[in-house]
Amino acid sequence: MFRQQFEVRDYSLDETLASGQAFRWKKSGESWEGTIRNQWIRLTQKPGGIEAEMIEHPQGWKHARHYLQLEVDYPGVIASFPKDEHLMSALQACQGLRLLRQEPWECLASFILSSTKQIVQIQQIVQALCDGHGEQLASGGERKWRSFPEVERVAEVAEEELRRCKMGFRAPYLKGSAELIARGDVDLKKLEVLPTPEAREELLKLPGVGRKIADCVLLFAYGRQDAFPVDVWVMRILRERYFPKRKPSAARLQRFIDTYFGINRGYAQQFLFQYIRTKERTNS
DNA sequence: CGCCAGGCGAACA
DNA sequence: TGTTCGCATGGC
Repeated sequence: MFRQQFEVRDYSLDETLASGQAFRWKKSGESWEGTIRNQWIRLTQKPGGIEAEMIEHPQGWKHARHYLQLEVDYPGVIASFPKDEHLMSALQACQGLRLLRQEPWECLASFILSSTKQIVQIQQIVQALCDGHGEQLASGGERKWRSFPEVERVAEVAEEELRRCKMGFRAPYLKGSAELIARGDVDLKKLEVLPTPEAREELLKLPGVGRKIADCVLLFAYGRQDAFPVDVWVMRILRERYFPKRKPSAARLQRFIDTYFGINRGYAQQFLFQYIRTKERTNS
C-alpha cells in the first residue's frame, strides 16, 4: 500500500463525495473508499488536506489529483458568485463542497440511470451494474471492488441482463447510448476539445440524454463550470427564491441562469442543490 | 397501501 | 413553446 498527502485548503470530502455527483464512494470509518481509473483508492480528511492510499501508485496520484480537481482556484470561484442571500446561505452551510472531474463514460451512464430516482437508489443501480458486469479490482480494504463496466461491455450485454440490475425502463437508453459510443457515432474523447454548447449537442444525440443529464456530464466529467443542470430541486429553489411572483418561461429562465450566476454557475448550482437537499430539510 | 424519486421522449393543444 | 403522460423499481 502506498500513501500520499495532498495539501489543499477548503476541501471537504464529506460534502463532496456525498453530494450526488458521483455514486460509488463509500464511507468506511473516517475514510472514503472508491475507484479512480479502475484503481481502488482510500481518501481521508486530514488537517492539512487529504491523505490518499492506493495499491499501486504509478500515475495514480496524478489521476487522483485530476479527479479531485485540486488545482481549482476555489476562493476565486466563490468570489465570482452573485452575493444574494440564498447563495450565501448555501456557501455557509456547505463549506468545502467541490466539483469532481469524473471519467466521462461512468458519469454519463450513471446519470442516464438517474432519472426519476433518489440518490440512494441510483447508488444501488450503479452498484448492481458493477457487480454484474465489472472486473474485479485489487482492494486495500475489507470491501470487494469491481470496475465500472466499459462502454463496449455494456453495448454487448442483453437488455434483459441490464434490467436485472434494477434499472427498468432506463436499460434500453443505457444500452442504446453505449452502442452509439462503442460504434464511434459519438466520441466522448472528442468532447474535451469542443466548446460547451457543441459538446452538449453531441451528448444530446444519445438516447436517454436530455438537457439536464447532458449538463450533469459536462459539469461533473468535463469540468465545464458554465454548465448548470436544472433538476427538480434546483427548479424548486429557482421558482421559490428567485421567481416568487410568477413562473418564467423556459427561455427566460435559461437566460437568467446564463447571466445571473456568472461563469462558474455550475459550482453555484451544486451549492444550491446540496443546500436545499441536505441542509434545509429533514429527509433524504 | 399511495406517493414520489438529480428525466426523457412522444403525443398532443 | 407549453402541458401531459407512461416508463420500472424501491423506500417510506
